[in-house]
Amino acid sequence: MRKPCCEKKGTMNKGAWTKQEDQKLIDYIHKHGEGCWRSLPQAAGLLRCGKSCRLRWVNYLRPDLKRGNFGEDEEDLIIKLHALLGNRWSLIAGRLPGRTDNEVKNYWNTHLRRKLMQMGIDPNNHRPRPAVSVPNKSVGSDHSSTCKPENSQEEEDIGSVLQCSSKPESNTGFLPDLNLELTIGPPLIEERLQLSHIDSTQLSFSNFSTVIS
DNA sequence: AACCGATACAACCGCGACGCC
DNA sequence: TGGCGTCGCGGTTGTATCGGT
Repeated sequence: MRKPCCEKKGTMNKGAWTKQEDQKLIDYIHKHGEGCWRSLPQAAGLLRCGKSCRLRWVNYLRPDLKRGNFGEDEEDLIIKLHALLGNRWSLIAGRLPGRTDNEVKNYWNTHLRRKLMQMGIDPNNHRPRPAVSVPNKSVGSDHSSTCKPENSQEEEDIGSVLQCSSKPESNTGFLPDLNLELTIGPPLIEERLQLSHIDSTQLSFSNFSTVIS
């Protein structure tokens, strides 16, 4: 049996954060910095579990968050990275300055999945879908087959994922060799600029958009 | 104006990874 | 080296808002 993440579950606040709670969290982190989430709530005078505090900060309160609509270049990037990495949202988000994994994940599930499906592309493996298929009503429910998992070798590194994406039989030539030179690390503006230099004629979401429109 | 389904997004939950003792 | 605690991730749920009837 696993312990609940918070001992005093009954006394903990849940649900939407109030402005006062936000302010307490912001003030505390400004003073003491991030980290030690477990003890933070008590120290900051919050009736929340550390996990909840971390999530609130990371996904909503952090000052470097971009927020607002995703640009076309960001959409392109997410699609490309998802084709390579599957549902590794934190890795994908790491390539999008100012975006969080939760935000990217939500955006994918609500916008991009649907767009790809409308284009006749299977969002799970980024391959063209069989001509006629009953529209999958359950958006978000079919996460069974991303590029990564199925036949995995769980601990694929990014290099092998890259290989996976460039294997002709794994993509029926739909995705070109992207050679994104992915590495794990903090997002760098320069890197992102490099990524944006990928020949957009090879795999451009906006191109697809114009095709179907 | 009221209802209802669809959509978007914030927040929660469970689990694995990792570090420390 | 095994146990324990904490952190971070991905999947899922809850709810507010929007648009159509």
